[in-house]
Amino acid sequence: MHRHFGHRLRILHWCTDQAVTNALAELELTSAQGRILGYLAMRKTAPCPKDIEEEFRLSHPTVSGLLARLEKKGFIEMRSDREDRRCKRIYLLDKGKDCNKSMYETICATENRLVEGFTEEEKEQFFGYLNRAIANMGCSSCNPKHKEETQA
Amino acid sequence: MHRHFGHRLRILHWCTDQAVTNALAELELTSAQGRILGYLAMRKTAPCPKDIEEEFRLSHPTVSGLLARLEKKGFIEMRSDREDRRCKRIYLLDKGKDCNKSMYETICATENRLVEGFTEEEKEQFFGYLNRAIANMGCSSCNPKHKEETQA
DNA sequence: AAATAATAGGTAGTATGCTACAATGTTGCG
DNA sequence: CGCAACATTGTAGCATACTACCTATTATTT
Repeated sequence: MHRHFGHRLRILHWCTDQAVTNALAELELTSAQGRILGYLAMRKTAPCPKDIEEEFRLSHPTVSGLLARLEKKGFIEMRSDREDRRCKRIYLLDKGKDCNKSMYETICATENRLVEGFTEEEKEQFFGYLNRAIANMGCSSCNPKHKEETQA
Repeated sequence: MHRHFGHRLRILHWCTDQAVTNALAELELTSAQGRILGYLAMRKTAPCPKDIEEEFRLSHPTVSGLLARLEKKGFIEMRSDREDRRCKRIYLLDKGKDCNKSMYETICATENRLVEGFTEEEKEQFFGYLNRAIANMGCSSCNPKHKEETQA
């Protein structure tokens, strides 16, 4: 029997993304930009675009564009690494740091809303099903390859 | 505790979309175009772009673009309605009809792969969780407003 | 040391999504 | 009838995603 998991997934993904988009609008950030900023705040050392590509499984032109827009708006700054001039280091500026607290709250609020009314056991199951489905899709590039060094 | 449902959702959505995209590549169709074509095949009468907007919860410029590309590639044809010249009727051409059987199989195969190894009960639960989460996000525009007339 | 591989980014072009505004056709009301 | 409101579609401009191809730098191999 047909249950249209794909369709429901597309809808749910869209809903959660919209919720974050709306919540971050006042910070002049999109959801994708917010995720990057959150990652930068976690890092102990300034990452390069390549790290972001791997963390979020995005192509490098996509990351380029996101970083360019973040830099233009003054959230970050990019400078070439002196040791390896192929790499650009990404530095979070004060404006970017300031966003993180309210962003973090926004993300948590959205996560909580998503599974509102779920018991702990149901949350566990739901998360497990999502991971099993991801594994089923056998999309190697979707599974984290390595844990990055992070703060806290 | 943090379980990053949003992140897992984004990944799973991306994986399933990629699977469909890859499978439809040989038909010269993208996943979004394939969904439109599938919908057209279901319809008894030729719909207008507005119907597609509502079915897939897409903005009208997005639908415009999709239809323009489908028409350019000869899958569909659009003609103004004589009764109401604001509306354009969308007609599935032979090239479009031919795609539907293999497309349908592709979609089914992807759906089955997603929940491979799930028992019937687990599938039921997973689907239920997805729907509860969608309802939680309270995104009215995400919930179908009406059932369209369809064939079969 | 020089040629070759691999790695990191940049650029061009396309697809899919959005909002905002404009144009056009239909309907309904005074 | 004529004008205002509504409905449908078009256009412009943007963000995010991709692939494919190019450039620059580093690492490896001969």
